[in-house]
Amino acid sequence: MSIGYACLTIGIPGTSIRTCRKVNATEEKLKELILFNLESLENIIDYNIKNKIKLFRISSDIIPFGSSPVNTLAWWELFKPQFEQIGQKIKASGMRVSMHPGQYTVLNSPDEEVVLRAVEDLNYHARFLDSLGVGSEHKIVLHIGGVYQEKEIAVERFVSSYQMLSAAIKKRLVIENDDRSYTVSDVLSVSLTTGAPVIYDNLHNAINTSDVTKDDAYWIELTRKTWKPEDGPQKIHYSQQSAMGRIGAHTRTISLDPFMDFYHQVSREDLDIMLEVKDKSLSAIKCIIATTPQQHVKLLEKEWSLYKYSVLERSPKLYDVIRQLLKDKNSFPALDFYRLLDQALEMEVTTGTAVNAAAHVYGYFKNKATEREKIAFFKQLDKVEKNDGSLKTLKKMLWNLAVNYNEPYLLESYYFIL
DNA sequence: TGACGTCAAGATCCG
DNA sequence: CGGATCTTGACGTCA
Repeated sequence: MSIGYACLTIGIPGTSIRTCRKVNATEEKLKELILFNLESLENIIDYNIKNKIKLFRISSDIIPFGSSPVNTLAWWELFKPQFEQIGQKIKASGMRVSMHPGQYTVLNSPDEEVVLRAVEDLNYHARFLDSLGVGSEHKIVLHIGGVYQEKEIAVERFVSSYQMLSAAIKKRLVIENDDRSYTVSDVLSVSLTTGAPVIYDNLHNAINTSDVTKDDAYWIELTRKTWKPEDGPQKIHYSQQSAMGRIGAHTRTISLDPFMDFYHQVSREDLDIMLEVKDKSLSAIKCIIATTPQQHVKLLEKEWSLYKYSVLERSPKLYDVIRQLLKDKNSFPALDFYRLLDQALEMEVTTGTAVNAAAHVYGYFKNKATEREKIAFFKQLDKVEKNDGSLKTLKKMLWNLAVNYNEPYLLESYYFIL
């Protein structure tokens, strides 16, 4: 059982993915961006290994205009050493990666041009994974596409397009239920004719329901049969509905109580769970810690070290409650810890609490900062207190101090990103 | 024709 | 000039 996240690694320097506009996409620019992005990918893989994250979706933007005529580079040859090195790390660590072309890659469009571009896009994704040298259990996830008033005909078009795909794509392609057109039953029937395994998405199923009498465990059991040994363990997508957002909008973070309910219903060794959530890697780490058999309080202490100033900035009260909670070194109160943490993070940063936290963080530098730095900091602190200066500027000053005086504890802190 | 979703690029504004 | 904030792009479908 692996739990993973999609595309972005939150709060970790050197992991960003860059792109450019079509008009600016010169060969030079593209080469520069691809090299940059592959370095980021390697940093992400390193980070995942360090944090025991064994499931990860690689952003489709990793090669800018990867399937567009705008990009004529033979990137898979130009950056062969990089691909090999990254691929080695993925394989050696037993990590499973995937890619997921977005809603604009439509294999069943009545428009031939659209289908052609979709095939090109799938070629790009397959080529990327092939270049890493990873096996067929590293998947490309695709939705069925549009309906165009007649679902049956649209499905037939999907199937016939599917059959034209290269073996390199077919061995990786898996199909997912979506939140408006194709229910999990629809996708299962497409799987029956194509042989493509089915990714079950719980939130999409909740919105675009196939059968209200059936629960997640039922569909996971059913879709499991579409996964063959060469496909690797069955993979599903898990997300939660944002309370304030539109229907289908993902939550800021994964709420552990419902996740654990879900987990206990469906958990098994040969099931991988891809989380779809705004805070990405942060939720992956949360869910991995909450479900690990190696229950050591050290894991929570490490988490606390990263989050503590973000909590202090919102609620000194909860800050103390969590500190007390972690005092017992023989316990492993993961659920209580994250419940309190998430409760705090939902709270507003007020002037008073922000000033308090900033002053607290400044404590790291009170014996190091120059007179000039000290004066500048307290001047800005005073401004923030009087609602006359921005908190961002104040935190930027603290960040610069952390960099200049090399305080790793602060440099890792989510205080500067949450 | 705009909304949808997503992110960073690019543009513009501000001090 | 640097930093903060707003707008655009890239994609296809559907109302």
